[in-house]
Amino acid sequence: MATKAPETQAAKRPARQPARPSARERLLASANELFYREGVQTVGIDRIIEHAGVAKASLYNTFGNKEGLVRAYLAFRGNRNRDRITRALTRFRTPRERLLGVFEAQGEIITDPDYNGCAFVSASAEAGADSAIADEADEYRGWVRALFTGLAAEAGATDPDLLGRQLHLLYDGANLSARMDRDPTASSTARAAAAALLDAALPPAADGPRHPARP
Amino acid sequence: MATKAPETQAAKRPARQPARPSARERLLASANELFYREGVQTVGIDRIIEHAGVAKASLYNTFGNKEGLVRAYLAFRGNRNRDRITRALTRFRTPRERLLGVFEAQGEIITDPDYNGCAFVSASAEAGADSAIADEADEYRGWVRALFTGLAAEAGATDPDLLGRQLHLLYDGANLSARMDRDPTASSTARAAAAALLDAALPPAADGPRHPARP
DNA sequence: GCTAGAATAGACAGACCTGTCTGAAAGGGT
DNA sequence: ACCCTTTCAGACAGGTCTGTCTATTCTAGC
Repeated sequence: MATKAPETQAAKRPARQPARPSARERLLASANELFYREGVQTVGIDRIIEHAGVAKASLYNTFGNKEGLVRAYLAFRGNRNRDRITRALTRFRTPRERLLGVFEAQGEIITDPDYNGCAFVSASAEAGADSAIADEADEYRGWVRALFTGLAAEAGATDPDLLGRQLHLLYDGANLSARMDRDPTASSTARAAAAALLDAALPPAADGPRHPARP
Repeated sequence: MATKAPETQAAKRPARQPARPSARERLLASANELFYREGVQTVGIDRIIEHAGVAKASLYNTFGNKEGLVRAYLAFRGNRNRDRITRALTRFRTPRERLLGVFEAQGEIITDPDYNGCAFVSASAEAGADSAIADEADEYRGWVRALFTGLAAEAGATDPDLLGRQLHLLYDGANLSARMDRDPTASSTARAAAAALLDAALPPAADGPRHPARP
């Protein structure tokens, strides 16, 4: 994962003068841009190294082969998404708000002008049964699933695992619709559905109906 | 689209002796098998014609180029899915049953041992911004959307368009989860969520709660 | 029986891709 | 000042892909 280099030059160049990023960083940035926009299968090594301004040997020394670069690219994107969602959720207080807040974080992601669908779904579709890619996807999807299940439990769902799975379906569907239908409002649709599902999944509170804000 | 040949040999061979299918049919069958299992980008022309037992020139005479074959493959799959869903829905009577029946039809599709995700999603991810593929996908997705919206209206939803979009999210999400998570129960999860969304989308029926069978 | 249109097998061109290798330049640490 | 690791530039091999083309064989209708 983390290479050892950056500290040395970061110590030498505290913050002054951009200090050209390492070959690894430039490769990852290029991979993130080109692989995501055009697909991991379509984009060849030559275009990556040309865009990164890096020699081919550096790529193979750093990542071993193309699959290694694809894997690093997916890991990078997964971490980035996790950070974006986690950070967005700090804005919300109640479990219910936090649960629905995932879809607002998603809204911020899919309205990005160069959003192009879930990188894991695309890479998995392109690479077929490549196990390395499937592993990365499984890990990321496991995190999303656990996030939803945990939030469902905190929000008081009677069956947090079921609600978590349902919310995950909405989340995936919204990502997919944003790309396939070019519909950046998909996350709003999903959020509304999530709210209805959550209400339906709460234990029947005596006679006070759904939830206080909704008489 | 439709070639002119098949009638002549179908007239000559009424029903007796299998009468080897035309080159077009064999190509389409091979494309459907190989493209779907391994991806439209991964599978080359040579493997298609070898598997179909057809000469390369026949392929190019019939479909023009590879994109034409991919397009025909997607149209074939779209029609097949439409038929499967439409036929499955004839089993149900009430609008509510028919609406939820879509997810049962989906259950039959995704539990097929060689189910490998939605062909349109995979092809779109592989081919990038290929407009021909996007057109086929748009047409199919429009049909699914209209199906859900119509069923939502028949079932009495206050906002059929919103409910239709929500159901489509669940449907897409279940297809995706079936492939990415190798979870054939995804359609059941989606069905349960759809039932809850439908209940929540019905007009508040005086005081009679959820759905007493729709009076 | 004959002929015209289809289908077949396969070579071929031109392009692209991954991964390896050589050989030189650069730049910080001691 | 020296060294040593990293990086650069690019040629190269071996393979695969699409699409074209030639030349032969099959088949159906007159």
